[in-house]
Amino acid sequence: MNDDLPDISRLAGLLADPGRSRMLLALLEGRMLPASDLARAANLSAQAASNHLARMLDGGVLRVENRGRYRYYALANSQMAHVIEALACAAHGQDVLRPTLRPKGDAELRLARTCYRHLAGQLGTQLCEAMQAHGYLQRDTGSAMMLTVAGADWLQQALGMDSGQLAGKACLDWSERRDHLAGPLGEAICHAFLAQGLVCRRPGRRSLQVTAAGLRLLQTQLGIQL
Amino acid sequence: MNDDLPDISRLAGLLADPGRSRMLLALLEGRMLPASDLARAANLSAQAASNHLARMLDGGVLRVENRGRYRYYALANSQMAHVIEALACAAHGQDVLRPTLRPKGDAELRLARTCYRHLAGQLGTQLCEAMQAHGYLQRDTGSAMMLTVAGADWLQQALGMDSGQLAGKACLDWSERRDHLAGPLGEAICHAFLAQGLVCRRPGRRSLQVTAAGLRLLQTQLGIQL
DNA sequence: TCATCACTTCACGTCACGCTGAAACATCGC
DNA sequence: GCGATGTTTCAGCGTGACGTGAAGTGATGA
Repeated sequence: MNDDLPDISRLAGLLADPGRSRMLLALLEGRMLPASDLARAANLSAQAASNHLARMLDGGVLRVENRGRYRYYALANSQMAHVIEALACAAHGQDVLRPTLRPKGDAELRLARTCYRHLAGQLGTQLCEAMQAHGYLQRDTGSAMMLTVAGADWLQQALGMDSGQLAGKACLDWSERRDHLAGPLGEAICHAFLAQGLVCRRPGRRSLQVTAAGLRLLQTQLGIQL
Repeated sequence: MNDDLPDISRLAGLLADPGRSRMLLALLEGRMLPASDLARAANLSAQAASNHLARMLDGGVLRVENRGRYRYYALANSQMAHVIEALACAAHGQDVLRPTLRPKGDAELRLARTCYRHLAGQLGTQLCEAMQAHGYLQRDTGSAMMLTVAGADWLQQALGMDSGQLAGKACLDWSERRDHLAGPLGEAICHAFLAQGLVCRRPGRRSLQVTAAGLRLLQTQLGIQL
């Protein structure tokens, strides 16, 4: 009938399985994972996982890269990451009304985490805003974020990065409800933060640990007090 | 097993039906609609619609208000609206890859629309940013937005609004990817825009028409060029 | 009080979906 | 080439969800 509506239900249906949602949450930080890892993360048999992955691939939720006998899966694009985050955010809000509560993991996650391979949480949003305030970054048309000459210098000096012609993109942060920096530039900065030991991964979690060196750099260079 | 993950799949499952998604999209602009209207909007029988509505109500997706023999349904909270918008956004992105394309309705929708009873689209985001730039509005902790004294004066003078103690909240705009103003204050401003004839509804659509008077006011008072 | 309207509940048939076991395919290390 | 490993495909089975028709609530209005 009235078919100019977006087909929400098809997409929602692709996510409406506990196993799938566990796999998707595992992929939310932006890494690519082989089918066997995803099956384990979701507590599924290899066949069942393969079936789910094939459907989500066909439905445009995932993309895949073949590497030898492994097949590495990832979220198809950042819009899918947004959907998952929005769902998690809404589902979580409901859980608060229910008996469940998880005080610690949540605070960690809000403070610093990776979202689709760039920095998110308070770390991500404050970094993005401080870089704009210092004139290192400026918003272009739409969601594009451009690095300024001063910004390129600063990245070189502070993080040892050769930022080249990397483009940035504003990405909505669901816990902070403001933009953080995504796109190739955001990914490069996230990579540099990890490489320089300013943050490190907590094994098995999406949250990041900001190291003492990281806190010091953020404080002295950008005036950020996490 | 590892059950500290948000239960995404349960929520997604509640949205994973074409009839339900049509009802939800009809509710996305924030109005409350009786079950019969929703049934008609979704091309469902009364029983089928009632069944769907009961499940979504139980699942925390919807809320309901009884008014005589009518039951008015609405989205339970703004997080649900975010989920629907994110899904629509992602599903739409896929449609672009597919043959479908809808050049006009989309531009309209991006320019100005209602999102959960407040102004969204370019109108919503630019208004929010201009009000901050003019010192009428300032971001408080988190997503809270406070009206300044100058802001209250301006609303009184320009829109004839008695803003009282209304609180604002930042709300993410999916088409613009930046914040617009929501909360009681956002709703009051939206109401005033409609009441003053600065925007008007397009029958049957979510998009809003900005009138000549609206364009003039935005230009002269806030320097916004839509 | 009674007919009507809006909505919900129940029982039932149908159908799609997910899991499993078995088997096939592809790639890697030896 | 051979076995081992990662992954997919297929047939079969059981479960769960949707839609329908019929009956039941509750409120409205004459």
